[in-house]
Amino acid sequence: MQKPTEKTTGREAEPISESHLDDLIGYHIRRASNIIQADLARTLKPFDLRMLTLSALAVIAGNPGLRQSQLADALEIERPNLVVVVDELERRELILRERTPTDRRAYALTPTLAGRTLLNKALKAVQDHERRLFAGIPDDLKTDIINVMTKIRNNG
Amino acid sequence: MQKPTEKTTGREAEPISESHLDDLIGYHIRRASNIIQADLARTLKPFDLRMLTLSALAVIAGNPGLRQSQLADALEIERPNLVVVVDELERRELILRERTPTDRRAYALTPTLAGRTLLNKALKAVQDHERRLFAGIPDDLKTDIINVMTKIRNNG
DNA sequence: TATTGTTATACTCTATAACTATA
DNA sequence: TATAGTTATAGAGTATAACAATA
Repeated sequence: MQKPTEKTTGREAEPISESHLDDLIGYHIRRASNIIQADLARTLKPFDLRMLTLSALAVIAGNPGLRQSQLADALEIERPNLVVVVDELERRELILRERTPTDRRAYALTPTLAGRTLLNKALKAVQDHERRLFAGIPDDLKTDIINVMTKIRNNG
Repeated sequence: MQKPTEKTTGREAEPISESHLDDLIGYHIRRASNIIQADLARTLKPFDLRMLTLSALAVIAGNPGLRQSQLADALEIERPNLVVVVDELERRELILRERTPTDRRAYALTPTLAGRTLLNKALKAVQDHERRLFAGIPDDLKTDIINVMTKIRNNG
């Protein structure tokens, strides 16, 4: 697949140029993000988790009792998209979803023991996935990148 | 919406913690990528382009005569997903799609004048979008980030 | 009136299997 | 047989409008 011998295709046998795109930093970020997403999906498959279910579970575990709207804000997703995620976590008994006494419109979300256990196992796998994917990148550059990504979110 | 006055919700009025997630660099990249994608979609809307149609058009313009399979490789997408993109570009007369004489299975893709013109206008808007989104980030850090993103693609 | 959560719906990007026509 | 392009289909993430229950 990586042999450079181009069969004649009616076109010059040069490498494909992406000159219009390859100084667009957003383009590079998006393509790397796709790779990360695909690798993360493979990583989470044994736990039957997706990125959204994992990150929802993680935020619930870090903030037991929070409401769905707070969770949606934290994950930066729209409330309707959270509903099915929370449905699934509840159905699998990874979280509890209880009406709050002070506001009977809202639900308080808390992780179950099974939820915490699964989360911890999955997070270990995710950390391995990150070590593999970001191997060879100095820690201070990683920190810079996290800061830049945060700044982008604020600029957007 | 950004007032920090938390109405009592049956839950302590602390900021939401993402402690399980916020040292995951991939998570930050993915969230920034979502912001970029949303902003780019807004940027391209006046041109009736999406990211995929723009990047396909850009690669075709930079490599006139290339085949669809080469384009799919360059964009790192699967061939089936490219078909509708090329269909649309052809229907809008932004590209030509001609059988190659040497291999009658393949198509040679070339931009039309209209395609080049639209591309140039859209790229200007995209560059503005990038300047806005990545404002305040030093150029050498941008270069580092592009290199890291490329490395991630190779690690994945 | 405004907010919480819900339903319905749609769009974009991505992925795989199976097909056709050429090679 | 292998490759180029296609069709069909599915999954995942994201977005908006409209609704019921509650505040």
